[in-house]
Amino acid sequence: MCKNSETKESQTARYKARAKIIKAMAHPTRLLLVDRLSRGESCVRELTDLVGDDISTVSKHLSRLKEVGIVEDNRRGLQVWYRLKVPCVMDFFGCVESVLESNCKAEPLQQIRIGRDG
Amino acid sequence: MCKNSETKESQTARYKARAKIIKAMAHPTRLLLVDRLSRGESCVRELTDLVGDDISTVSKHLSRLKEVGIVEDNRRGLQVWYRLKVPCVMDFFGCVESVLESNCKAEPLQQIRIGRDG
DNA sequence: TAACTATTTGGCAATATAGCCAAATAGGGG
DNA sequence: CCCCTATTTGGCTATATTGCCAAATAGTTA
Repeated sequence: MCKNSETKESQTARYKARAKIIKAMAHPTRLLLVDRLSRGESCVRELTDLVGDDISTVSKHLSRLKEVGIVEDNRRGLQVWYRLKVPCVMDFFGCVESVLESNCKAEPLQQIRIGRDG
Repeated sequence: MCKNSETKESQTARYKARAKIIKAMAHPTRLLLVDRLSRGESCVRELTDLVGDDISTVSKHLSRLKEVGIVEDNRRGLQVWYRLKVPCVMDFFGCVESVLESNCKAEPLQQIRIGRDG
């Protein structure tokens, strides 16, 4: 009703803030991490084994997810445990799958066209 | 039940494909475009006016959204009309808002801590 | 076909991201 | 305190993304 009091700048800032959160999800490794954490807490060593990258790389991915508020951490002794703070990010998966499905229906035709032209 | 027949490679490929779609959403301008298109078809000129960037920039954002199957285009005369192909991407907004809300509750305390330490 | 409008593409410089290694930090136990 | 394990941070290079301008393409109309 009265949301039009928004300036151009605040609109830009709002879309930037939103994009930052989505950007944090926009990486295969971070998606895998979020997927794993949706099934319960895990520590960095365990997540590193799952991902297969260097532990420093995994740690940086986790801190990026933490920075935007998707996960939170909690040190217990030597280990740092991560957990999903905002589980609704899992909803992304459902929609992403339906985009992929919708693409599967369409792409075979494109494949043929590309094949003939190239 | 029998989804464990997935290899490491196919798992990686699957997360990459998912990340590519999310990545297409992970930009303030593209979020704005998707938001606008969720309210109905629009042409490049109109979207360019909305965004305020160069038309070539907007066109590239649109083609990236199209490439991953989020929007589709349709030329009618001189103009190309874009529309949202998979409306469920709008669900991203709801979750993103709840991440932002959850951050608003937590960050004031962090601000104080940072203020004292720095 | 030439002129015109709408959009896309190529090319480029600036900036951001990824992932590794090495070094630093955090906590536990002799 | 020193040593050990777990994690984070700094620094680096390679790669990707962004957004502008200029040029190319698509379609309309005279």
